[in-house]
Amino acid sequence: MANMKEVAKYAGVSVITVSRVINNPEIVKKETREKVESVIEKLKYQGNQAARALVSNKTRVIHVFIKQEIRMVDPFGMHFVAGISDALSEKYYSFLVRRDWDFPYKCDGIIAMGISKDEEPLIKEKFSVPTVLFGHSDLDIDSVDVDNFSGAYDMTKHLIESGHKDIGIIVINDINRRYVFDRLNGYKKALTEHGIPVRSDLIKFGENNEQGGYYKAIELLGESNVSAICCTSDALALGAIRACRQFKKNVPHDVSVTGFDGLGYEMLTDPKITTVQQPVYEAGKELAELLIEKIEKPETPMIQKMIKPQILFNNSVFMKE
Amino acid sequence: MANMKEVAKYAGVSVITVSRVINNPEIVKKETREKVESVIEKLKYQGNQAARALVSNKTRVIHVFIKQEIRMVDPFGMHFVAGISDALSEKYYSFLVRRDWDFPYKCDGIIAMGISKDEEPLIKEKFSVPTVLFGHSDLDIDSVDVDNFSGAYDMTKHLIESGHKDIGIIVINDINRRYVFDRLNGYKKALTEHGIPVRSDLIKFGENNEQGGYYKAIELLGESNVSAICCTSDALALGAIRACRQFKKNVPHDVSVTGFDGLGYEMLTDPKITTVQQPVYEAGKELAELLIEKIEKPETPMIQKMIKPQILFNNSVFMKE
DNA sequence: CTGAAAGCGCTTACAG
DNA sequence: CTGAAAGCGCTTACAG
Repeated sequence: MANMKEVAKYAGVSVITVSRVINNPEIVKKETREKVESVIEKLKYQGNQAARALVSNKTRVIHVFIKQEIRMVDPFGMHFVAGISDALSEKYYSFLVRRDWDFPYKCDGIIAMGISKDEEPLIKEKFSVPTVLFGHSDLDIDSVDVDNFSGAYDMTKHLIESGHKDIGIIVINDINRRYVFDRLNGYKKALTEHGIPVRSDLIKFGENNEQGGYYKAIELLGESNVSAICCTSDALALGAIRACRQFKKNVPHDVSVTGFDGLGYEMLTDPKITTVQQPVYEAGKELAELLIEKIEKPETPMIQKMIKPQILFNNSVFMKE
Repeated sequence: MANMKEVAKYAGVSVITVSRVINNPEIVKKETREKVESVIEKLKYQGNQAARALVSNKTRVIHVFIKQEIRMVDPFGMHFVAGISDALSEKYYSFLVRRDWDFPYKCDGIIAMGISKDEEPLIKEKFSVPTVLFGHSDLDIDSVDVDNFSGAYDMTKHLIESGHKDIGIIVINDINRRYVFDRLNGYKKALTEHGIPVRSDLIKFGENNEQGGYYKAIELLGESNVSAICCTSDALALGAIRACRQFKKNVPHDVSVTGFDGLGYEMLTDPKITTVQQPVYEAGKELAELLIEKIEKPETPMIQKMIKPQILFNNSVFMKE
């Protein structure tokens, strides 16, 4: 594999000139430049990334920081990583996934996901390279998020427009996550906008799994006359549907159930769940692109972006009117 | 960020000794080693990978070569990458996905997937670093594969033991892929072993998608009296089920249909498809571990491993007896 | 517009 | 068991 020195010798110039032709071609005289370029072509010269990294203090490696709680093999994690991988590979950046705040290797930038509200300060403290966040925060940090508020708002509105008024909600029981309240607030706003009072007895907080959805739906069905249950995850919705079945309520005819995520669980039940589809792949991809931008042009102004999710229409919502 | 020189100064040794503590701790005197280790700890020294890469000609970057035909966002690609990511990240190797045979950056090793039979020679020709293959080949190259033969054999045997004798098969129409014939041969062996003649009129080759499964199932249902159709992918099985419906055949009561893959498509239909579940995540993970082994201990003998897939029992097979 | 020199932070023989 | 010296392949001021 030819190196810069050989190219220089062959072209009758110094290595510095070769370096310039590669990095700042415009400051090299045209003839010199063309001569060097033809030699690069001929010798199939490929820059040595390691040498470049050493001298320029760039590694071309990105760390993807994903909190332990998030399983890599779940659809959520996989879609996220797939989006990142596609964007980074395009630009020849490599990456690895780290699970701890401390890490023995350097990188050019970090993509962080699954950070809870109380951990946000750690980002500034622990990460000394450009960092972008999946989610949103009060920090002045670049981020891309799924617009959870608008997703829950749209879904609740869809229920209302389908003729439902008594709409319960099962909220994920993790008060340290912003998206939890974003979704709850979207629900509240849709109700309020349509003149439906927000009733605290229709708001239940449950563990984010099938069991949690089951228990909280049991409560809703036992204590109230809900005609629709808005679940803030598909896992919760699966449990809610089981609860309806136990109450001899047909889904969707007697009770409508909606989900949130749209990454596969919505298909596991009959009827399939009408849900809010999170664009996780897209979020990962945009985060990676944003990070590269920050690394290569540090003066880029801060960007905090929201991606609007779409409703995935299936068969768990009954149109009353 | 502290460098080796500072660590050396602080510990009262030379940089060489620090280097040894990191790379060959066993050849350094215990007290010296412990002293250096404590300084590394105290100064939060992180090795500079770029410098290491330059001098040792190691990049700590792996290229995952995935042929263009395979979409990264399909479950197959995502599970594969997830397995690789988990294994590599564990050892602090980063990776990127490449889609072309030519590539401008160096790496320590390559994980290749989706290589067709006629492209196998290109591996030796184009890849000059340790390479492991998802699949199997006639080359002396390390590989991990799903045991497609045994998967198809097990499934066919399951059909036979459920009382089926007239079993058709829809084979993926790509004669350049080894797994295609592995699956067909598994089917044949199961039949032969149970004294059932292999009938060429029950073997159809179709495009690997829903349409392909539909057309070929139409042929089977029209020309023969099959009571079971063994599809060599879940996409094919989806189409086969549609064909049965058109023929007013109930699945599974009139015709059993089986799939292959088990990565999500099997849930898209009612009844859900009994299928062979490919351990793609595991294959990716084992390949990455194998590759690291090859890189770090080049004298490791060649390994060509098969992972046995399991049948995912759903509701598309009828037990006749 | 071009080049000589220094240096990025490591590792690798080679001595001792 | 430890260290001095050379060098990996580049880029970055600094001269000219």
